[in-house]
Amino acid sequence: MAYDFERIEKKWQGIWEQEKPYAAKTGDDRPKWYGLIEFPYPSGQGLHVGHPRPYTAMDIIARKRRMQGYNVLFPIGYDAFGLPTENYAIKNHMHPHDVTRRNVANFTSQLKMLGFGFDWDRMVDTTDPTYYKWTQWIFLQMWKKGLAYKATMPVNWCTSCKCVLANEEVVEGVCERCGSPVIQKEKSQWMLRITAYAQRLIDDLDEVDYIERVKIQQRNWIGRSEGAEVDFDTTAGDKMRIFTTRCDTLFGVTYMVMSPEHALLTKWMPMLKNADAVKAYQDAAAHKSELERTELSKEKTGVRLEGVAAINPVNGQEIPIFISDYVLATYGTGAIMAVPGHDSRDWDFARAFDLPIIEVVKGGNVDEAAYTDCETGELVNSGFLNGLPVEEAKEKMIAWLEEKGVGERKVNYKLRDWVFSRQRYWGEPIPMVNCPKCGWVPVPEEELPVLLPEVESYEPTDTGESPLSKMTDWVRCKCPKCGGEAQRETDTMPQWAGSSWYFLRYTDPHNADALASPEALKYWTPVDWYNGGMEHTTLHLLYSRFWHKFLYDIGVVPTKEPYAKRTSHGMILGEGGVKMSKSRGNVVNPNDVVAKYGADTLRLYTMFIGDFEKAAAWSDEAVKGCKKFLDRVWALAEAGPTGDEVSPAHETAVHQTIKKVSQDIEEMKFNTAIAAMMTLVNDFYKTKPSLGDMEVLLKLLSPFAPHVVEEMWEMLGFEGRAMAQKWPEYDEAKTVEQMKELAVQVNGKLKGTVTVPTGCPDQVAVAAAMAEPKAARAMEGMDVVKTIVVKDRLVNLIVKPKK
RNA sequence: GCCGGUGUGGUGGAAUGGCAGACACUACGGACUUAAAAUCCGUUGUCCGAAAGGACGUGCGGGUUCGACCCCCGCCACCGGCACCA
Repeated sequence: MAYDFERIEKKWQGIWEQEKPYAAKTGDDRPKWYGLIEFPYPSGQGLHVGHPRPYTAMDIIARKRRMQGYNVLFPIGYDAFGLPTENYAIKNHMHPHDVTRRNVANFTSQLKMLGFGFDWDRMVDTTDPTYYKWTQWIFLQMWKKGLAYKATMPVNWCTSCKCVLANEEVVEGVCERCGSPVIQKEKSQWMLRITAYAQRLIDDLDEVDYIERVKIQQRNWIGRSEGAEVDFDTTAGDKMRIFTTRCDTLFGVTYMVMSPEHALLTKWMPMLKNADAVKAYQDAAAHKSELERTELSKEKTGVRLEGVAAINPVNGQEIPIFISDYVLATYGTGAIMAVPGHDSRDWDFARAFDLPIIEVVKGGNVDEAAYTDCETGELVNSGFLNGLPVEEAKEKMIAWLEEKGVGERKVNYKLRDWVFSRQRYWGEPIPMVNCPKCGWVPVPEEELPVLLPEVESYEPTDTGESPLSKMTDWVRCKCPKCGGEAQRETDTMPQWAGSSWYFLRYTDPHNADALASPEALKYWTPVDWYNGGMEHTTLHLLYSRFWHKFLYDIGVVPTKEPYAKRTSHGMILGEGGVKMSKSRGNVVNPNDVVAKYGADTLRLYTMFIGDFEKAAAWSDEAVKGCKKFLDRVWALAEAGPTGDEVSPAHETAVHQTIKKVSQDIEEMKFNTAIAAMMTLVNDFYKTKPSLGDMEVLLKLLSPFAPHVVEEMWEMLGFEGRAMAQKWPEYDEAKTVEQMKELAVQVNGKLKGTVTVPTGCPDQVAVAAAMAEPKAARAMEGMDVVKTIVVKDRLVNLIVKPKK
C-alpha cells in the first residue's frame, strides 16, 4: 500500500528541527569526519533537480559515518555574491541584499524539504559582513606578503557584463557566464600571485586522493614546461630574451618572432624603416577579440621589422625579426626563436614568408612538413651537437649557454596570475585606500569589514568603473597612514573569493575574533571528502587550494591541502539526454517531484538514476519504480513481522546485502547499492521476513530514505531512531551460500549448469559437469584433454575427437 | 590538433578475465475488481522453430587466452576539457 509521505516527511522534519541530530560537536572524543558539498549559489529560480544529486550522495555517506560512530560535520551555506543577483536587482529595482535574503530563504526551505542532514546552526553566507570581514582579512594578509598587487595589463573584458574576467572565466573566447564576446583591454587591476604557488599546486596533488581526471585537468591548466631562456643579441644593441623547451634546436633557428605587444617594440619604433606597417599590425591585433584570434588560428600573419635583426648566439648568424599574433605576450617572454623545421606553427609562418627551413633532428622530411615528433632522434647540422640524441643535446646546450652567460635553465607555467578586481557592486569591497602621498595603503584590520555602502544605482558604468565610484562620500576617506585625503578602492572581489575559504568558516562559523579558532581548525580540517562538479576543477578548486596553501604558510591553517579527497558527479540531463534548460522547457523542479512522490523517492531516484560519475537523463517513468520500492518496504513493515533474529531463510541474503551496500556507498556506487536492497526486498516477498530481517534492511535504507525509515522504525516498535543505530556489520562466512551453481562449458562454449556444494573439490565439480546432459552429449566421441576449474564458478572441459 | 572519458536489449543501466543483460522502466499475459487505477504473480536481447532445441549477440577490424564487454594493437563515433603555451 502507498504510504502517506506528505504526513511522514513533515512529521520527521519537525522532529529533526527539535532534536538536532545533525549537530557537529567540535572536540568530541569520537573520530571526526568532515564531508563537504559545493555550497549553492542561491539563484532566483530556486533549487534545480541537479542540486540534489551530489547533496544526497554526500548526505548518504555522512549518515553512514554517523552510524559508524563518527562525529560528523556536514555543513551548508550560500555563495551569494555574484552577477545574476545584481542583474536581477537592477531589472526589478530591488536591493541585491533583499534579493539574496529572499533567495536564501527559498533555498533553505527547499533543502529542508529534501531531508538533508545539514548542521543548520553552522550555516554560512558569503554576503554577511561577519563573513566577508574575513575574506577581506585574507586579502590584506596576501597584500602584506606581496601576493596581492596592482598592475596595468591587458585583461579580459566582457562586453556585456562590463567587467574584467579571470583567465579561467573565459571559455572559447566568450564570457563563461553570459556568452558575450571577450576583448582585451588595458586596465589597472588587483592581481593575486597564484603563479608563485604553481609548483606546489602541482606537487601536492601527489598527496591527495582526488579522482585522476581532476588531477590531470589541474596539471594541464597549470601547464608546467621545462626548458631554457636564451638571450639573442640584436643589431639595436638590446638583448632579446626568449623561452624554449627545445634549446637543442638552436642551430635550426632561421628567424625570431615577437608578440605585437612586446615592450622592445616601443623602443625600436624610431629606427624601423617600416614603422607604419608595424604600428598598423599592432593596432589590428589589439582590436581582435579572443574569439577572433583563435578562429583565425590557421593563417599566419605578421610583419618583418626592417632595420633591426637578431644574432643567433650559437653561430653568430644575423636573422630577421617579425611580429605576429601567434606569439602570445602573456606566456614566456613574449618572444620566440623560430625553428621551422621542427615546429608546425613556425613551419607555416616560414612558408608564408618564404623563410629558410633547416633540419636539425633526423627522421622527418622538413620540406613537406615540420618534423615535430622528434623527442628521440639524432641532431644534424648543429655544430657541436651533431650526432647526439635529443635529450643529451638539450643538456649539453644548456651547459654551453650557462657557461657563455647567454641563457639558463627555466621552468614556465601556462597558469597566469589571478585578475582579482571586478567593476561591479555585489561583491566584497577590496579593503585598500589610494593615497596621493603614500600610494596603496591597506585598511587597518580593526576597521574591517569595509561594508558595502547603499547606492542609488547598481548599473555598471560604460567607462568600466565600478558603480561604487559614483558614491563620492564613500570613496573619499582619510589615508590610514598619513591622515591626508585619499580614495577608497571601488572595485569588488570576484565571486570566487568567498568560496575560496568557506569550508574553514564552517568549523567555527560564529567566531568574531578569527576566521576560525585554531582548535576548531585543528580538530576538523582537512575536509575528509569533498564532492563537486567537474566545471570547478580549474576555477574554485584551484583557487581554494591556493588560498589554503597561503593560509598554511602564514600559520592560520594546520594542513597544506584543504581537501583530502575529491570526487565528482555527473550532470542530470533532461528526458532523452539533452541538457535541461528553460528554453527547452524540460527543467524538472524538485518541488513537483516531492509533491507527487515525496522527498525519499526523489532522493532514492537521483541515486538510482545511473553511474554517479556520469551524466544521466531524467525519466519521469523511472521515478515511479523508486516509489514502488518504498511502498513495498512499507507493506512489509505494515504486515507486522515477528522474530527478533535474522531468519535462517534470509541469513545469507541479508549478510550479502550488508556487504554490498556498505562497500558500494564507499565507492559511490549508489545505484547498485539500491539494486541490492531491491533484490533483498524481492526475496522478502517470496519468503516472509522476520522483524530481525527488517531491522537490518531499515538500517541500510535509512541514509537513502530517512523519513519513511524512521516512521517504520517507530511503527515496528524499535528503540530510539533508526539513523542513530550502529551501522550493521556482516559476517563474511555468512555471505557464502551452501550450494553454488557452476557454469559448464565444453571447449569454452556454455552447455548448461550444475549445482554443487560450495568449495567442493575440483574432481567433484568435474564429475558433476561431465554428467550434465548437454555437456555429456557434446562430449560423445571425444577425449577430454584438459579440464579448467574456477572454484565456485565454472568448469571448462577441453575435448578433441577420439583417434 | 592535444589530454581525458564513453560506446552493452525498446529505455536507464549491471557485470573489469569466468553463466552478458543484475536491478529498474516500458510492453505483454494472468490474478484481484462490476470496471478502472493501485497491488500481486509471470514473460520480456535478436533470429529460426509449434516445441524440443539451435544460431547469433557488448561500436568496427585484428591479436593474446581453455575462456574477452573486460587485456593488447589499429580504426570509427559521441561527450568533456585544453588549444598558436614556443
